[in-house]
Amino acid sequence: MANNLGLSIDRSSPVPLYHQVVQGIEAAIYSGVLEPGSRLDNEIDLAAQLNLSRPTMRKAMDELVRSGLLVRKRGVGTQVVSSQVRRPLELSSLYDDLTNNGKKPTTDVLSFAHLEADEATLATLQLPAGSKVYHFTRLRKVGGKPLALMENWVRDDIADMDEAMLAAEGLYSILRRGGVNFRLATQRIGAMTANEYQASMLEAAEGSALVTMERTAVDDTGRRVETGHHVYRADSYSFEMTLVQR
Amino acid sequence: MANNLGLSIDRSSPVPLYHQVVQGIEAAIYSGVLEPGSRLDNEIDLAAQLNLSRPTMRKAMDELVRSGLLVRKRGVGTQVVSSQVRRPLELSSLYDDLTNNGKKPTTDVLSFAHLEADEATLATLQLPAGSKVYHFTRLRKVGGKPLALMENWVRDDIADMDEAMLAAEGLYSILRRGGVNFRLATQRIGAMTANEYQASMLEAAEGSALVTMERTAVDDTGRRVETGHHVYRADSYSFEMTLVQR
DNA sequence: AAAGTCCTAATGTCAGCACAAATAAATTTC
DNA sequence: GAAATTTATTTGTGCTGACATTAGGACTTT
Repeated sequence: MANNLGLSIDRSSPVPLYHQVVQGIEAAIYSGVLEPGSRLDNEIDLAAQLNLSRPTMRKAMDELVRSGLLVRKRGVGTQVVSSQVRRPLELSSLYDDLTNNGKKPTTDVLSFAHLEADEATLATLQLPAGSKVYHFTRLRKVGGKPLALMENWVRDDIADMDEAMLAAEGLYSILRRGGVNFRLATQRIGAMTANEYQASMLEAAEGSALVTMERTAVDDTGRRVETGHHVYRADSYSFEMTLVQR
Repeated sequence: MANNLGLSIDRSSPVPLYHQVVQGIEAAIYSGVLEPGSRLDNEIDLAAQLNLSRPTMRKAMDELVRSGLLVRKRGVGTQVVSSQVRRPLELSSLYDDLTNNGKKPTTDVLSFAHLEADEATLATLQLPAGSKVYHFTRLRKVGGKPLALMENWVRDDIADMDEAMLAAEGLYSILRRGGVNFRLATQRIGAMTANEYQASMLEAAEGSALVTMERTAVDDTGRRVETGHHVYRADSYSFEMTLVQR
């Protein structure tokens, strides 16, 4: 059972010990050192092997269980979960997702305005009457092929932005650079058929299937930063996610 | 700052102390006792007020932060997050979702068979060649109106099932009664347009928009229990979820 | 008055200990 | 030989204690 998963801990590193363990075990799983279904040593032994306390070890394993990589059973032990488990849906933008997968997305900014928010937007972003917001629509392409038509409203007291910035990078990286730390987002995914405008922009047939997403993102101070309404070509995009039972 | 959130701890209860705190604070938030944006007392005081240790209090708050109800800031304090935050997408069945919302769903079992799995199903459920599975299609209605058309494959070594059971209750409650503890599921949500068969079953127009979902569920022993392919009327159903940044 | 420095309060991390509860295997008993 | 009981193992829960890190306000100095 000498489950030597070749990971070492750097106590002088600024990254917390439990997080080093999380990363180490994650790497061991993804690299195949830890095979799906294999049992880990018990918490106490593992902690001793790494010269850590049991609570620290446990905190690391807690995170791995939460993210669905490990499964614990009292009185039995801890196992690596089956396999092929995709990473859960992250709080990131489409642009990030695509670049992370090695794609080269491009963005056409179809419209851009800095104006007073309408009532619905004020309510959604919880802004006082008379507030101004950025409003813009973008068309995202991958390999020259249209993928998504996106309409967004962003509060204007966080980061300055203009058409050129939106054409060059993703909305979320602009906001992050402006100091926004995203905490959570609520989103709704549904479907619709393409109307004439959507069809022409996405170079799809009128009446073809589209995936719709509405999202509102909240930062770590509780501010509602951004809301958007996106549609994707159903033949090119779908949302994949992992749900973990708690 | 006497933040008396009228919650009491029952040390003789079998439910863990930290979980009692989670439930108590959740209730305080949902009932409005804790208003969005309000600051909580610091961890140490809160722990003292409830006669708990700080780690126990912290574990409770950890969960609330993870689920997006609270926001912590080092050196500052802990706040109730803005508001109106929906609960995250749970690992549950459509049937559960509907009944929890006070609806009265009915199920028509369109086909039911206990047969040898085809190759794709064997691979998806990671079963040895020659294994048998249950295969069935169901039509779910709410208030007499068709909502979803569902096709599922279930391994047969867990629970016995027949048409009558499927007509009377949800798949997940049958499986849970059979001793399955679900741990995680991977699912993919997309869109398509209704073909002739789907349109007639769902009483929708041919070519109307449908939300599609494919899901595979894994239990706590790592077994792949169930896989399904569902379509929903887009005008009646969409997936709402909360993403939490980690 | 503006800038920089110090201090305080709060969360973040980590250690060590103790006992409870569930599971599975080994043992005993009938 | 089979069933019931005990025992060992492993995770689950909870406590005490300590120090680090960060944010923000108060204070001092220029």
